[in-house]
Amino acid sequence: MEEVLDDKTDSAAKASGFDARLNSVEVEVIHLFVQFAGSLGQPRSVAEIYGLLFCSYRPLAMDEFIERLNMSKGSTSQGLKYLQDLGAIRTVYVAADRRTHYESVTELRKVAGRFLRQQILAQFEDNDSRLGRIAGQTQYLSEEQRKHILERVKLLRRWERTGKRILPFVLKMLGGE
Amino acid sequence: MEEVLDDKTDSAAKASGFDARLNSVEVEVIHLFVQFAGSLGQPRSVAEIYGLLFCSYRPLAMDEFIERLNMSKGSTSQGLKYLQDLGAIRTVYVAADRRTHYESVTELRKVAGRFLRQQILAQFEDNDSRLGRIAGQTQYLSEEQRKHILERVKLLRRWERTGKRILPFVLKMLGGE
DNA sequence: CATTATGTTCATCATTACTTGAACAAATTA
DNA sequence: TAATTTGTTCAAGTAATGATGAACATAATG
Repeated sequence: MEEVLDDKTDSAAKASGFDARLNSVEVEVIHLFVQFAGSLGQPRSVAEIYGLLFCSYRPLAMDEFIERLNMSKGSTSQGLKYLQDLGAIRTVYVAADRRTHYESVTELRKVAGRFLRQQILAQFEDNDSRLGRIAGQTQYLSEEQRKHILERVKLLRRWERTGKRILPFVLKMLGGE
Repeated sequence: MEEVLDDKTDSAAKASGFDARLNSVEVEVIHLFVQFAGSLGQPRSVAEIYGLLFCSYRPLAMDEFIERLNMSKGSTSQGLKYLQDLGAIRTVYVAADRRTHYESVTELRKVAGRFLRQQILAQFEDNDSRLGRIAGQTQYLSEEQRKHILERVKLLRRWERTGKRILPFVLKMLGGE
């Protein structure tokens, strides 16, 4: 259960947002995930958790995230749950330790695929009913507006269909990983 | 330059977030865009602007967004700029009116394509240099960690390559619109 | 040139979203 | 059963982000 000691000293730690419980490589990798997550609108803490786990050569338990990322219990618990629901991490059994241990899921298809489905496809579902409702309300519009809006609704439906057609292709291309 | 009067009364307006300068169809469509934008981490005001323009059967000038969306001059100006940079709206000439008029770009490929490039590809560029740096720093790690991290770096590179390979496919499938 | 119309910038404010930590629950150990 | 370990939940605080509007710039008009 002993950990190889990281090389860096404690100094200049907080300055960079992490303390020295992370070595410089981990800091870099985590930063990479944090940045990427940001561009997808995902919270920093979640990216930090995934990043650290991604670097780790062995499964980690909640305490370790709390300590090494200097993160609250609450955020850590929620972040782990979120990532597990997303399918980006999974639990593993570790003998003689009753804490739940996690490892990162590294099959791109699993992670990215689920993410796409959740983010994009979920929207489409919602749109369907909404578009029906919209088309139904055009009766109150001037003829000019009405024709235009019905065109637009058709267009949105077309976009949606295109999106749905693309998704399986993307999944297949993510697949061989 | 006269506008067909919208049907709804002024009441119960602010409650729904918009006032009655928008008819119920516009409200629905805008809401659809706002929601979708949200899931992509784009600001509400930008989605409102695009949504309104998407509904409009004629080009709109900045004043009209300000009035009808009840939005500040600043947000409107910035939102229009943002959307134009993204390629989601374009300016059009309107005779005898020196205000800049906008119309929405509705070719899915143009809008989604640029967005993907900006959001995703931009990240990849950044990662390249970062991954090089990371690999260089593994010398300070234990052998065990080092081997693992180098594996991970390889994996990230593979993900990146996969992403880059997928993008043109997606663009092509968005294309026929 | 003064005035008006159009549009941009940016410091400040407001809102949203994230994070925290205390309280709680459940399971385990002594 | 009491004490400890492990983990969750959620109200409240904080930080990040978005929105505002006044001041400014630029160009057109009379």
